[in-house]
Parts: sequence; C-alpha cells; structure tokens
Amino acid sequence: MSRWQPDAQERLKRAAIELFAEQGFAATTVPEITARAGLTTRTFFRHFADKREVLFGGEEIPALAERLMAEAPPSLDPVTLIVEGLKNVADTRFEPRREEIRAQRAIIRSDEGLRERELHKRAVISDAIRTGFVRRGLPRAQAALLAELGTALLSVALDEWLDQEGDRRLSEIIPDTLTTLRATLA
Amino acid sequence: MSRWQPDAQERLKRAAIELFAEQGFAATTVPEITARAGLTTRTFFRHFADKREVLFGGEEIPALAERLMAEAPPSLDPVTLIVEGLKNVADTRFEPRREEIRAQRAIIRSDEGLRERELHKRAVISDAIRTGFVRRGLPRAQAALLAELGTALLSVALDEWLDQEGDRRLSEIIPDTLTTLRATLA
DNA sequence: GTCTATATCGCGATAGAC
DNA sequence: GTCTATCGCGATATAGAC
Repeated sequence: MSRWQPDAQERLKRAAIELFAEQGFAATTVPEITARAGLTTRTFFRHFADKREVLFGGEEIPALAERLMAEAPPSLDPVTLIVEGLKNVADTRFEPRREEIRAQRAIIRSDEGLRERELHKRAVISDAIRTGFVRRGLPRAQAALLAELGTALLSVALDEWLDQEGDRRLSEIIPDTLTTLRATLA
Repeated sequence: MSRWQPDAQERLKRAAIELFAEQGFAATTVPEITARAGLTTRTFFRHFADKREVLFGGEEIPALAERLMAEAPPSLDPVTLIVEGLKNVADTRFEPRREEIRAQRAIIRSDEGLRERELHKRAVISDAIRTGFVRRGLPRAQAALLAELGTALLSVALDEWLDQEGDRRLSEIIPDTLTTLRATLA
C-alpha cells in the first residue's frame, strides 16, 4: 500500500494522547486529532467508537482472565485462583509500565466521561471472571461475588501501588490487600 | 403559577421512560421527549445533565450513606455498619419499588451508555462510603476495601432479589450474601 | 430562550491488495 | 473481479455558551 500510511490506528492513538496531555481531554477535538495524524474525522470513528476509547486498551485483560481461568486445574480453590491470576496480570501488564499507567490515570481522573469509561472496562473484566467461575461450576451468586472481589482487590491494590512512597511491587500489595480484607471481615 | 405546568421534571421523566420502552434508548431523541412533554429541548437540559440522567435518581443514596455513617456510634464495627446501612436502604428505597426497578434495569441493560452511567452511580456511592470510613478514622486502604465490599454486596444481592423465583426480601438476601462471601474467603 | 460547536454516523466513491 | 481501508460530503443530535 502507499496511498495510505499503514498504521492509521497507531498514529491516531499517538496524536490523541499527545493532544490530551497538551490541552486536556475535553479541550481536544477529534478534528484536531485527525489533523495531526493526517487523516479525516470519519476515519477516526471507524477505528474508535468514541473519543474516549482511544485511551483504553482492547480486550486483552478479559481475554487473559478467561484463558487463565479455563486452564487452571479444576481443583484449585477460587480465591487462590484469583490472587494468582491478579499477580500474573500485575507482573506482566502493570509492573513494567508504572509511569505510563500513572500518567494515564491522571488524564482519566481529570474527566468524568473518562472515569465512566474506566469503570466500564472494570465491569467487563469482572464479567469475564464471573463467567469463568460459572464455567468452573460455581453457583451464580458466588461467582459474582468472587468477580467483584477480584476487581475490587485489583483496584484498591493499584491505587496503593501508584500512590505509595516506596516501591513495593503490585504483586506483593495484592495478597496484602486480601489479608486486610480477611481481617476486616473476621 | 399557570403559565407553565408545575411538574416539568416529572413529565419529562415519564415521557422519556415511555419512549425508551417504546423505541429503545438510543433511538429516542431529546426533542421527541420534550415534544411529548410539551416543553422545549432547553428545558430538558435544565433539569437533566444529559439524556441518560433521566433514568437515574439524584444524590439521595450517597447522601443517606453519609448521614448514616456520621450518626452511627463510633464504636460500631465497620462490617455491621455496612450491613445495617444496606438493609436500611433496601427497606426504604428498594423493597417498595421492585417492579419499577426491574423495568428500569431492563432499559439500562439494553444500552452500553446507560450501563456506564449506572456504574458511575455505583462509584459515587462507593466513594461516599469510603469517605465516611476515613472520617471514622479507618486507614485509607481499609476504607476503600469496605466501600467496595458494600457496593459489591448491594449489587450481587440486588440481582439475586430481582431474578429470584420466590419473594425473599432484599434485606434478608444482603446478610446471606455476606455469609456466602465469608465462607468463600475462609 | 436562542445560537452554535462538535460529536457522531450514514452514504457513495475510490484506491490499492489479493 | 472482490475486499477492505479510506475519503469527502452532509445530516442530526447533544450539549454548552451567550
């Protein structure tokens, strides 16, 4: 090809993140983004459902959750499965990108619409976990509770990890958070 | 009074819910809603920040949570506080309106944007609970965990309540759900 | 209340890949 | 040829500014 540069999606993403950082999310228009990327507005909406989606990764984490849950031995107890799964995600997807994630969180926190989109992403992950537990034979309500537990643990531990003074690993903070929850409930 | 009918907000809400049920949320425009209610588009946006908000109650529940938490005796243990608070909300806000809530949930589930808005509402409640616990002197992470626990319990119990065959009260299902969680974690 | 920006998306055409 | 990504035009709704 040559009439179009190949990686339209990547260029749009880069241009968007640059502009969000420079001017803020709400102050940035889609035409501005596409102008910087050398594309048209229409093309933007073919790649992203809306302006927010450019900031959020695809379905990798729910897909990973689904795979891990399908592959784990059927006898593994649910809470261990969750904690080990979260530690896996922490080490592979979060730990190496701490500053990037921190920067993204700052943009997201600055805008209500972005916060909503983030909650949606979390709900999708929760749903993947819930479905995974239902497939493993757990009753509906218990599966839902475990899914809520998983995303809650990740969310609280993530805040702790990003806001800490020191530099504890996320995969250490997660089991500590579970310990705190257990102590609170006991 | 007489130049305008008094309860504009109520009429808008009714017209909107009717149209959402008839044609779907996305297919319904604000001009259609206001036409049915005999008002102008501008008036709609004076009463509701956006088209979605017409389906969601105001800030009563976060405000109630804040009040309950401020008034509870300082010695009351956090988990009891949450369960009693949820039972209170269940009996006063949910139990009397089961069919209405069920219908609203059907509309909300049919549209992604509405689901996002619902998650946001839940996050606002969670934040109110978290702040309440911080005010009661709990450490940050523990307060966040308890807030997540509270909204998760309510959410799972609510689904159970709406989908059940029988007619158990929501305020009975909530402590049962906590028992399930405790057993799962033990 | 009026005016306006801009997000969003449908349609038909086109260029290159296969 | 068919398929897919892209383009330009234009319509409409939402939402905020004045």
